[in-house]
Amino acid sequence: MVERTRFDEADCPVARSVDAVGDWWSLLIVRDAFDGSRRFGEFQRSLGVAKNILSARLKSLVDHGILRTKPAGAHHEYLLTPKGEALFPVIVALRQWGESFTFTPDEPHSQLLDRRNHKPLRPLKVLASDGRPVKPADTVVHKLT
Amino acid sequence: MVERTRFDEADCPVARSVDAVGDWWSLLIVRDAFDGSRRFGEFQRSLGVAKNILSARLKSLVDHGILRTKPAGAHHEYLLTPKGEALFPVIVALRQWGESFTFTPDEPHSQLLDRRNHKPLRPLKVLASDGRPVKPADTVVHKLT
DNA sequence: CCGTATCCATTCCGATACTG
DNA sequence: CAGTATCGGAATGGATACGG
Repeated sequence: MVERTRFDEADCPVARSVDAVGDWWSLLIVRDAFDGSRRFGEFQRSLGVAKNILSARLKSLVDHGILRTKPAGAHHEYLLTPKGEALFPVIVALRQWGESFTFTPDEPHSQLLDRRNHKPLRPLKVLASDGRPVKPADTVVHKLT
Repeated sequence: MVERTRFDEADCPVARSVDAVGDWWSLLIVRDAFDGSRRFGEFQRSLGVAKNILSARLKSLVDHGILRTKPAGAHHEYLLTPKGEALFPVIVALRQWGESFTFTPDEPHSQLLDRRNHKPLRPLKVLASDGRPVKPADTVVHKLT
């Protein structure tokens, strides 16, 4: 039998993250959750995804502890857990990269703004422990034996 | 005919990013590229991916302008473009999230270290334009009409 | 060593119909 | 409104064989 490669036991954290949220819809669902979506129908209308797919993805995100369900009226809501909230830098990083490299200068796009002053956020910076900016070449991966 | 949903024309930068790198292998290939992989075989051994899949993914990343090929000896190397290098915060964000939430405390994982002092990097922080830390609830998405 | 081509199984996804 | 059930087409992914 042919088994699809899984990364939920990889020793690389990037691989495990990809295993949890590295598919087409999961990250967009999480984005919508940050954006305020809570109900099944909200996600569905916002994403235009088939209901069976949405159902499966929500279940997977709940299984991974990224979303949780909370009873609310007749049905329930899907809320971000702390683990899900912690994906905020990932979403912001993807957003800023997309803004910079997947739009032509004149092409408009939605924006994530500071609620207080309605200004855009600072570009994410990777910093060393001493606070200095770090480029990819300044780093080294320490693999385990 | 049934067409798979594409996000390459979405007005949300997150969606476009997902369209470019939001599949299983692409992000891991980019991670390996940051980690120094250049040749086809290096990626292949590191990822354990089938060669036809790797071939297709590399082509896609080249098409998206994230990798470029450079002649080298008999064949060529795959190098990150500036657009690809700019994915660094995305990879770091995924790595830090994975470290925090997908490993048990006693479970070891590979680490990304500062080359100079061999210390881990700072956790990524989302900052407002004035430099203050920003939580998801402090933001608002400004959609276009 | 670097890929491409082929074959096949599995998974993903979209559309729709249906139930509570 | 919130899902579940089912179907079919498409894409993904793994193994392997083959050519440069």
